[in-house]
Amino acid sequence: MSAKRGLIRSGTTVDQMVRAIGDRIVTGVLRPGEKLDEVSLAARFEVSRTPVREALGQLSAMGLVERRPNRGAIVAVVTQEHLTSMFESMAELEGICARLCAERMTGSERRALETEHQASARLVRLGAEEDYEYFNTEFHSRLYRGAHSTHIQELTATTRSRLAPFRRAQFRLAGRLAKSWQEHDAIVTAILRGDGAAAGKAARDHVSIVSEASAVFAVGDQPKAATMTPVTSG
Amino acid sequence: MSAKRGLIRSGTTVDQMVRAIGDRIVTGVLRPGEKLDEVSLAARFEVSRTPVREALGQLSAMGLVERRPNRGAIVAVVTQEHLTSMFESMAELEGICARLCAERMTGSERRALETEHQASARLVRLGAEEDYEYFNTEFHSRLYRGAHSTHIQELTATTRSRLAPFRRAQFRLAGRLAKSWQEHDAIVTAILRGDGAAAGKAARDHVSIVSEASAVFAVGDQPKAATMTPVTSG
DNA sequence: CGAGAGGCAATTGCATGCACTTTTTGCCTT
DNA sequence: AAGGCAAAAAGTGCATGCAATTGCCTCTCG
Repeated sequence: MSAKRGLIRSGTTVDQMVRAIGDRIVTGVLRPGEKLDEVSLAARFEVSRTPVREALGQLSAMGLVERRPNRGAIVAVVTQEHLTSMFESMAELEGICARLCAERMTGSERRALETEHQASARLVRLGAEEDYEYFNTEFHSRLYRGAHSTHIQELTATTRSRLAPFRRAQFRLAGRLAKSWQEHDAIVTAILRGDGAAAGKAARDHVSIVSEASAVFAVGDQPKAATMTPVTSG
Repeated sequence: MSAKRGLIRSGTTVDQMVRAIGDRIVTGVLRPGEKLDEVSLAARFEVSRTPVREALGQLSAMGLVERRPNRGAIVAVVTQEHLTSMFESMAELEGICARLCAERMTGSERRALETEHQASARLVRLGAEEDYEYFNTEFHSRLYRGAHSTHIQELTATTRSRLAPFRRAQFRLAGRLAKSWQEHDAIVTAILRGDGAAAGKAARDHVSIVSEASAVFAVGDQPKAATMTPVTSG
């Protein structure tokens, strides 16, 4: 019976469900406001309702889903105000990370940051949005790690994942790719010369601009869409 | 059956369990590293294991408990490094809140802040630690609310609750009461004159000092038993 | 024709039971 | 006597079943 869920990854069934459902929320497969029916989810993942319920509870604790007692769970729908607040927090958190990076990054971390950053310049010239998005994520992850503060890293990561559904298509905006790189450049430069204040400000500004870019896609009233793709996973 | 759990408050059983267990962790009744046996907890609260399990899952998602697959749950035990990181984050978060307060607090919020702050001065003169602790909590809550940013409020509140078990007895330290008030005073003054930078710095410093004061009680290796406590309280 | 009450279907909430994993204890071997 | 192995005991993980709440539909009365 251990072969049964070779489909999904390791860990307990509940963990798998948390990841599976959480991924689908973060990646936008499940959209804000969409109803999360326990029996459907259980059937879809071929488990009983119990682990599904536990997973929904944990996701609720993480803020990704909203649970109304006796009335089921839905993908968390954030108000425009809360969304703004999350971007604001993100800007502050990234600012802190950047400042701490400037103060604390080791030599090899600094070198790796600059190397990767310079490498990504090529993708901008090519207009390779998909690939740049990967580098972008990696760039920000480096910033979080470079702060050498596990808890700030946690806060930043969770906030970032909660924002993920709303920042998706940002690079499709005209010129956003090049602008993003320039903003990264300002952050890297400040970090490399150890200027914490400047790095912090550059990072805050960077997120603020992303925030504005994403505001275009801000929602609150997504179509309920019965899309609900077939899981696959693996 | 609704009378059955009149002991605890309303909401679903799971919610009650989350609050009940969470409270016991935050208030130090359950100590870091302590084993959380599902059947014992279920018996203790007169519910079945199911809601207990769900509650433990949610508390795990909140970071208050740690779950080892197939090996039970324990109250989250933080390393010295992580503890430092949390205090650091707390300092930064409070700094942000204070800065935003200076920029955004409404007139009535400012007045209320100052009034309450001045009122608490009396408690310092009396050396009323218990009562001052209440005002202290209220003071910080005002700072979080005054930032007018729901998400920063969330981050701050959860971080604060995770730190609670480690900051308990701070006011018992000689002179800490008066020092705390003076630090609050610096924050209030800066906020009232709208100096965001100064307010942020004052708040950061305040938490940093609390951090040092709490470091006395910091542990990473609590004995499993009920020894080791300057913490008393409860 | 509209509004309210009652009942029915659907869904959530919790308890119980069984399977599997880990840990402990006791016996056997060296 | 000490170490290791095995079997049992304890405890977690998940499935299933029943009770209770919600939402909807219908039927009735104004």
